[in-house]
Amino acid sequence: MIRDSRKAAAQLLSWYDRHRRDLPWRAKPGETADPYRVWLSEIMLQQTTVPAVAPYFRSFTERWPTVADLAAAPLDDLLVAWAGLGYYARARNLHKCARVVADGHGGRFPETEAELLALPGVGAYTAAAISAIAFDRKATVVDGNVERVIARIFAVEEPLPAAKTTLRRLAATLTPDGRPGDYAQAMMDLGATVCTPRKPRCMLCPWADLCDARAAGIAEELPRKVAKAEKPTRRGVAYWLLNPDGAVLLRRRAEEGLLGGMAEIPSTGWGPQAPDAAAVAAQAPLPAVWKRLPGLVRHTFTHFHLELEVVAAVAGDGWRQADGRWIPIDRLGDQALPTVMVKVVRHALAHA
DNA sequence: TATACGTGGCT
DNA sequence: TAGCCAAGTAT
Repeated sequence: MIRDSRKAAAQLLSWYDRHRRDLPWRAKPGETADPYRVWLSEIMLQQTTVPAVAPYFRSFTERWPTVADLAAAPLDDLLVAWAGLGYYARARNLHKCARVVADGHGGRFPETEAELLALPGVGAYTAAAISAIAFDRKATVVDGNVERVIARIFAVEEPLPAAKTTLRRLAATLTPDGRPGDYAQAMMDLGATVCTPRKPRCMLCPWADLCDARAAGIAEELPRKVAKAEKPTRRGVAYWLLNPDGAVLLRRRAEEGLLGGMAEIPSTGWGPQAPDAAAVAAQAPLPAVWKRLPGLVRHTFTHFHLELEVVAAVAGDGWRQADGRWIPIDRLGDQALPTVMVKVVRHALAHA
């Protein structure tokens, strides 16, 4: 039970001062935060773990040290650099947002949540995080970590996502006036390192004494969540096509939707049933003698499983007619290939 | 409110 | 192994 929210915030900040983590995007004590780096890291960290983000953050900031540099870059350069990190709409919105900030805000990020919220790719969480961390303005930052911490200390039994409104309201009651940036990061660090989804380290928690869920012995059960729908399986056939020079045919996916704007090995549509021989011939990028490679490429997206067969062929005289770009095999690493397509390439190289 | 949108690590 | 989960946003 929280009897004194100011005391609770002070306890958390004290814990943070003693356990502050050194992360690539985090200003050291006494340093001034760089809004560009805060923004970039927050976009990358959306639904993505710290270890996955770290190398991407380093390469982006080395190559594009300012938001103006990022705004001046071609979108395709960002997509290549983002390849493998996932949720590619983030990269497209990153580029849009950089241009809005560079062209519409004189190269400076706005400081208020309302203005930040208007930027592409910036939602409620990210707007609050940037305002608090980059500008030290009071804001209630609510991400998955904060939802979990709040659900536990107040023993909120209502399942997510319905509980979101309640959790946000409760979180706001604890937000202190002082040190907004440190407090926001402290809440998230507490969730990431102590108040973890499984096996929470309550013995190390600065809020153990006031945690209702711990008192009730249900900390690990919270927050409750409604069961997720089962993932369907979709199936298709990918075409590994070489030209007489040994280059591979790649295509650019549609700008919107799944893997929007990214490169791909051409394939049939992905449906519940694997396409039959007639469909494989009909959807092929060129008429050719297609040889089925052994095995399957399996990949799981957020909302479905994918199973791809791979067929291979060498294009004949009409190879220039194919829709797409011919890429030498040793240049595939420079393309904006999402992980599922990297798997297809590896599979083809291993079996063709 | 519900759904689309990636990936890799952990259990 | 199969499922869960991570600093969410857009529609």
